[in-house]
Amino acid sequence: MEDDFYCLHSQLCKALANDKRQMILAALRDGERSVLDLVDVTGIRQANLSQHLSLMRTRGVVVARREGTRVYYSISNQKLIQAFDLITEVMEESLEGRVRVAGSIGDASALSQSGVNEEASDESRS
Amino acid sequence: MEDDFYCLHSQLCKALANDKRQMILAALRDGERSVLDLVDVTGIRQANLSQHLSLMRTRGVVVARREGTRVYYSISNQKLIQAFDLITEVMEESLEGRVRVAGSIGDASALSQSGVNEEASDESRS
DNA sequence: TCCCAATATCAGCATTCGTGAATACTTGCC
DNA sequence: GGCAAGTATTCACGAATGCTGATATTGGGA
Repeated sequence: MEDDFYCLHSQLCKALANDKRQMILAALRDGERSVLDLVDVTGIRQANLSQHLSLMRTRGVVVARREGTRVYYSISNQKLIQAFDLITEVMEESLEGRVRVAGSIGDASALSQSGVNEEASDESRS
Repeated sequence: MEDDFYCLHSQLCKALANDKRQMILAALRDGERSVLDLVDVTGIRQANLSQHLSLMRTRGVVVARREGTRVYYSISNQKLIQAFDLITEVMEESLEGRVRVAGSIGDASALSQSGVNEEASDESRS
């Protein structure tokens, strides 16, 4: 299908694919916050925070509203929070699954010697 | 909150944050496919495809099943498809929004000269 | 055993990303 | 205007990522 679609789609995903930006989004989850707030909550330095916010702003993930000398940021679309939560669920289920697999190896034998399913033990967070 | 959480979360997001991987996931949407299939459908070279699949495998995004000389890949968790679709919706709504904003500028004046809301016209796909 | 098809991995290179430091803008106030 | 607080931008550089070509591994026949 169209090539631009996947590019735009991944651009949006990239805007979420960073631990600090995840922290920021989590901090914005319950409503808007000023940059100063975010510095406090996340512990990220102002300049760096501003860079991440700028990135997410140009990607349409967050929106900004100025009030006096402060700028308040908020998440642009609640569906992003739904997506965030879905990813969280996948993550948790995936972790459970790996523990289970590591405990009872048996029917994975068809793949176990083929280099196809070696990630269960040591690569789980690399 | 916990720091590892956001790291893991972003790891999973990173596994989705790439246009070729998005193509691959879209191709796997309706069921499993062999690597050869995927080469045909996506046009990605075999070596590169294999690397992307390997990455997604170690991140728990896809699972592999060997049958003879072929390996069939499939998406590990249907929630990833839901997340994919949510992102798509956000993307589309965001694009609509920008077109609208670009058409009728007026109440954005509070931010327009502050460098806070400059992305509407030319950065929409950078 | 030798060969072939299918998949995986490696080495090297180019590009992108993340960060801190320094600096520039904006706004409100004196 | 000058100043201070709050926020944004630029630069430089190390680290991570993506791609290609070459090579290795695996499984199934002849």
